[in-house]
Amino acid sequence: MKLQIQIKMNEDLFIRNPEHTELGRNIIKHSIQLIAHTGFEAFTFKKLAEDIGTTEAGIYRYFENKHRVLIYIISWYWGWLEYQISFVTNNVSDPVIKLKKVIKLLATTVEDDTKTNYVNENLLHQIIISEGSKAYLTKQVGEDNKHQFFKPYKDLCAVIGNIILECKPKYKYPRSLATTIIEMAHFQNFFMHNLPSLTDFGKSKSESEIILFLNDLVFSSIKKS
Amino acid sequence: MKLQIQIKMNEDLFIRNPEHTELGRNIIKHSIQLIAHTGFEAFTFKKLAEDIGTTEAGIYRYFENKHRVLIYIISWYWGWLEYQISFVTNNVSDPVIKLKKVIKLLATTVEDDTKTNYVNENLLHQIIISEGSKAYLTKQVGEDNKHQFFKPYKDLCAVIGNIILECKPKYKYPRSLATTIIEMAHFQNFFMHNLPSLTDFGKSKSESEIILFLNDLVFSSIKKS
DNA sequence: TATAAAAGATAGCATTGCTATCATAAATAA
DNA sequence: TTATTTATGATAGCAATGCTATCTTTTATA
Repeated sequence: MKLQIQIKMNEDLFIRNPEHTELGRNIIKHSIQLIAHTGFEAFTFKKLAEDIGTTEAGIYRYFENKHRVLIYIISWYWGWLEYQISFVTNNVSDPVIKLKKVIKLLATTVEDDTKTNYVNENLLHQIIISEGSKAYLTKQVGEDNKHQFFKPYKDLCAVIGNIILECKPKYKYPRSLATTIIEMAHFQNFFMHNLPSLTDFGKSKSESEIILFLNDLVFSSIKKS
Repeated sequence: MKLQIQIKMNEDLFIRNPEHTELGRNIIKHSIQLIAHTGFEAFTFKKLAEDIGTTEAGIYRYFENKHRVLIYIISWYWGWLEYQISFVTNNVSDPVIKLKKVIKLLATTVEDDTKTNYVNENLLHQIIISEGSKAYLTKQVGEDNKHQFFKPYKDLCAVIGNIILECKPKYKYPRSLATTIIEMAHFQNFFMHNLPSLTDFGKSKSESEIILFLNDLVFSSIKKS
């Protein structure tokens, strides 16, 4: 049996649903490849069209602009990650173990999930690390937020925040700690590979060290005391 | 007596030193205003030239491109902040008090420092919050790093890391904790104002709560145990 | 006063970001 | 089957951006 995941996407993100057509799925697939390869700044619809073998105008029929594409694929990732979390924490009763699994999931390079056809999760993870915060660090963040574009990120934050509260019901900053875990899982990875002297893992360049750091950080804050 | 601060800037950042001429100082001053106002994406040399009352070509005589301008003003800020830290921690022997002062400095909106003529630190602080990470989240990060463009940030990270080690000599992650403090001081501020449900300070929107969160986070990790 | 350095004034050109139009192919309904 | 939506392909075009070049005028300094 071949399982397929469907992530429900916000309809305001696109003009035409890219999941419904071959060209649409190609736009997603090649956007991920191109953004991962060239970075978001150098990513243009022209180049994307050439990669796919279609025209610029073709892309514009699906997405208003490249920023929407970025939000689309990043939202997809957060949705997929929330699914992964619910999967690996299923039947786990101890919230501390749950939270450790979440941290590991966030800080570990993912492999391409064969359950998702046209999405390469490994490239997507790299995009989250290098381009993730550019989704909201803009002047239009307020407008985009009205469209609910950041709901997947907020949902993820709420899920992690709730696990934190399970660990320590009286903890005062579950959401801020959740965003700290998420952002630092990615920033420490970026620093480790690109500006290693900003971290303590510069030599080993090993993700397991980031996990140890985050575990230490988080469980110092929320241990019973 | 009127005191003036001079921050030593990396010579590779500019073509002609903007501090040496009226036009140069205007470029810095108006870049800060324009980036704070329109965001880095919409910031162009054309608009900047119009603001100043000069021409695009005039700006290009000072800076190769807008990304160098961003790195310039951000580097300036880190340099200035390191000076502020050395100032407020001077004669303080207790490292815990030192670190608390640093956290407060990082998380508090600064007022315009009259000791610096053409730089508005308050606007600069907003830029750090919204645009700061765009300085390094690029494909050229490696190239830029070779030019030592991130030295001011690294120096700041080292200073804070050393204070952390003074607090707890055996702590394993002083640099990663330092970058966590720096980045989270700014990200929590951005979230609080723009995506409040990602934080626990959405209602009060008060910087003092961010300080409390960071203090809790940091001193749980490095308290004697 | 000579002359070098900085700034102003234009021009130009490739790329980007976006919209519009018309023709054709593919899917679906009458 | 034919009719007709619907999706795609093929071009064109235009304003804005990013950057370089050249020539003149002003300002600073030797």
